[in-house]
Amino acid sequence: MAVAVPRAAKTQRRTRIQAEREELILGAALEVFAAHGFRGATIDQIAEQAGMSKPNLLYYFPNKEIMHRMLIDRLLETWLEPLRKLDPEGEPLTEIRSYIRRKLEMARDYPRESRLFANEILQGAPRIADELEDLKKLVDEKAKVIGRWIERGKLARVDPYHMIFSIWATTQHYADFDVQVCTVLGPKRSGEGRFEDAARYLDQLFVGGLKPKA
Amino acid sequence: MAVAVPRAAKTQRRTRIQAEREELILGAALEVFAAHGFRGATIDQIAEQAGMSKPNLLYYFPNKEIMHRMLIDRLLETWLEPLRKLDPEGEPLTEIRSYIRRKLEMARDYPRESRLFANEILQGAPRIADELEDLKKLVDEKAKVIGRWIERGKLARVDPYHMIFSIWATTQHYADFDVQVCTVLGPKRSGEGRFEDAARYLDQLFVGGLKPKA
DNA sequence: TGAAAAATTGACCGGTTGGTAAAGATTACA
DNA sequence: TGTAATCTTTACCAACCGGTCAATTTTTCA
Repeated sequence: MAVAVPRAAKTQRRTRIQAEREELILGAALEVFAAHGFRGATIDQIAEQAGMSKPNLLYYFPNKEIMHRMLIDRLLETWLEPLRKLDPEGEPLTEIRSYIRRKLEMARDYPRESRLFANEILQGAPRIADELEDLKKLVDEKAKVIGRWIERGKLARVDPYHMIFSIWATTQHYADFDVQVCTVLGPKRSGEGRFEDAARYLDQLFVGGLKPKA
Repeated sequence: MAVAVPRAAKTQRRTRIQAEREELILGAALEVFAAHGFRGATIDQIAEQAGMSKPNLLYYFPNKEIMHRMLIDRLLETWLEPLRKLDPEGEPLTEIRSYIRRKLEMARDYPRESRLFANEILQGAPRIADELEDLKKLVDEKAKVIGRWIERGKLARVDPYHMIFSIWATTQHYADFDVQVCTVLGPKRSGEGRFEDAARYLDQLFVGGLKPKA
């Protein structure tokens, strides 16, 4: 009687409050999931972060899994954008450098998304096996592009897959291991400048490591 | 009456069963903590993994935190060994290459330890702030060594801290993101050979990126 | 062998967690 | 304005979780 399935109704009316609240909740959920992982996050925490009661939150999202899945889906969409943009027609070394720069910017601007993903993978990716398959397809495609660049002598003869792994690893490290990075750098170097230093270093490393042998 | 504080008794007698069981439990705890994180791991899971009842496990370790802390302490001891071994008197590029190789071997041979650590850092390192300070000291020391190598023209002019970060990131990636790596590489390339491919690639990347400009 | 010490277990407890039921408050709109 | 739909909250529940208790079984060793 009190049901009527408010969310996912046929018509997408009442988008005003509904959309606002859903955004608010997803933001809170991102915060909490990123900080504690799926299992470690509680609905109560998310509700408090969103400034509402637990049943109120559950009125918009029927359970924890759905919030999590929605965040992961949304995340992957934007997260893979830089890789999609890798232009087969561009100058190879330039393309790779801007891919690295974009990924590093994402680690700086969206660290919670990065940690959400890292948490999920770290624990065996139990909830995103399908998405990883899609990821594989994209990487396969881009690996071929990189392979052609190498054939044309535009890049050093490296394994494209491991090259991509190393870009992911080095850039996401600044989001996922932020606490460690800041502790090791010390208070003086822990400002936002650390991303510029990182960008400079990664540029040196990858340009030096990927430039074709003359 | 049934107490008598079996563990941590004054004399370290009865080391036979006690030591065996403690090792068994720590192994099980490592497995479960690495897979689910501290919060996500339950004592029941650890006890089942160890093949004993929960009260029996709690007879050896009074609570979850103590198991976790003991694992972290033990982990850091062996985990930082490769960095400690970085020899100021050695040939710089060779030292760095063997550091990378050793770290990659550890990612291959001790992935659970790597994931245990990653889980902890990812969630803000709430239980290991002190240990991170020790880590900072070690890195400061080694960064100086690397700085001297650069001054002597033995390495490219890179930031030593970010260089160390990039080595950590690229090697531990193969343990922490194993599921993703294996999915992307596909069934054919997911055998143990992936570590050899990674070693070859990382060697190319870092040698090319860190060799001093002639 | 026997008895003390150590090891193991089933039953239990208080607090937390994911989620529900139902009723009240608010909003949209004819 | 009135009423139906939407939104919010209080009270609640069953399962789970970390940990204790007290009793039983096994091991040690004089």
